[in-house]
Amino acid sequence: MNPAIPAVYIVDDDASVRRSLSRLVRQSGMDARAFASAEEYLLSHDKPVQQPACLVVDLTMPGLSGLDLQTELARRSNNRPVIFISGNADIPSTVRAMRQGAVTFLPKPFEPAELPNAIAEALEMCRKQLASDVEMNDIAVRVGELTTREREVMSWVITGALNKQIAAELGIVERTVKVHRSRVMEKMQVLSVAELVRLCDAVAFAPAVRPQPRS
Amino acid sequence: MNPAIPAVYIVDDDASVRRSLSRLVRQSGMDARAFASAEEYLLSHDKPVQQPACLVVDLTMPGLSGLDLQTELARRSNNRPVIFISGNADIPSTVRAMRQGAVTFLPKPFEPAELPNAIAEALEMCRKQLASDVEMNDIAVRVGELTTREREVMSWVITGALNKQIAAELGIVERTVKVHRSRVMEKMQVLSVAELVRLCDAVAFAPAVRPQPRS
DNA sequence: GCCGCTATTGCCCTAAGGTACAATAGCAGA
DNA sequence: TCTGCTATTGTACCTTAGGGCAATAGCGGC
Repeated sequence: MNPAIPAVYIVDDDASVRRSLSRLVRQSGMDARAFASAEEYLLSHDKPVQQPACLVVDLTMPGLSGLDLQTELARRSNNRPVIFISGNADIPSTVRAMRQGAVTFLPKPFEPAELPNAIAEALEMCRKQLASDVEMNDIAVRVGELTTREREVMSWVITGALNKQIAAELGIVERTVKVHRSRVMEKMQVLSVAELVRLCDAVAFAPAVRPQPRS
Repeated sequence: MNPAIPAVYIVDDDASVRRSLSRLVRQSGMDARAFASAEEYLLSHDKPVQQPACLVVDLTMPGLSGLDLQTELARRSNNRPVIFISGNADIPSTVRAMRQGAVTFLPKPFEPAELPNAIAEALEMCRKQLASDVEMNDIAVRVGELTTREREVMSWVITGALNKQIAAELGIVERTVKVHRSRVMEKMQVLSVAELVRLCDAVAFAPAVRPQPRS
């Protein structure tokens, strides 16, 4: 599987639908992989992959429904964009799917161009998400390299606290704060507090012991 | 109109629906205001109000439809949460409404509790949005008080640039940068670069002349 | 022409950030 | 017990940030 080529996962209990959708997808130059049930898909995609991909899922299937699949994916933080298709959908199902983040919901039969359009949009979303995930992960790794004390100091630094204040908070001397602070900047690979603030905010860095505002 | 009491704007061309929904809303202790058409609503609500509120809109109406109203509200940045109701909705309309940010879409007839639940959710969203808006506006006002030069300096400061570097970029002396910088901190009402970065990021502050990264 | 706002700069001093070199100490694992 | 990691502190020195005081200069409006 070429990671540069996007993949479209088709989940539908109807074999003829799987065949026709697969064909349609492949004609657009993308990887198509079909699954006969939500369970089948979940089994073969337990962990997130680093490839732009999306799902085209039938709403009504024996066993886990399309909505169940979507819920399960969200629970696993395995958030790929989902496109729903269905021949007998109702409004509540559509609402639930969309509220849970579905890209769109295509009632069958749909216009021939609609699915490719939806897929293109979904893949674009996925690409952005992947890029963002990589970045977040990168930052999280750096945070993981910090010692407890360093994380503690960092949490104060990003509030704009002075070394003197941090020292008082932690009950240590200013010199020691400087050492930790220096290591933080080094490990986080930033040259300024401004960059550090952005990295921490991006990953919603929250210290185990949150700094208390002065009373 | 007590600004502490949330308002629910009902837009429906059917007078009996307006009456019954208004009654339902008032029973929950909220302000209800009914409009017979999207146009009527738009005329009386040209500008955003500082009161938690949401709309309950019929999808199909003569003149502007519910979707048109939603689009128009978005265009005017008058984003109140919208709840759609409809007796004859189709999937595409539902999808479009949800994609445009509708809270939910209730097909008629719906369970008696569904609308109040949806309204409660919408109002909660609106409250958060209002709080956020106030904050954003507050920051924007402060940015508006800055002179052109000060904004320019600020845009460099939040990248973590040193005064020396900023001076070189602007072709002025470091002492002058310090003066501008000091005014920026004062006018933006912050005590540290960390806070400044957060404020600027919150309002997506982008300078007219964006600082170019060193080549 | 005077006034107010903005931008600019110089000199001087204090405080804060950051680094180099050096040293002590607890703690867990080889 | 020795080793490596983490945390801690001290001394000295250099760089930055920031403020006080003073002055020059352009520009638009009264």
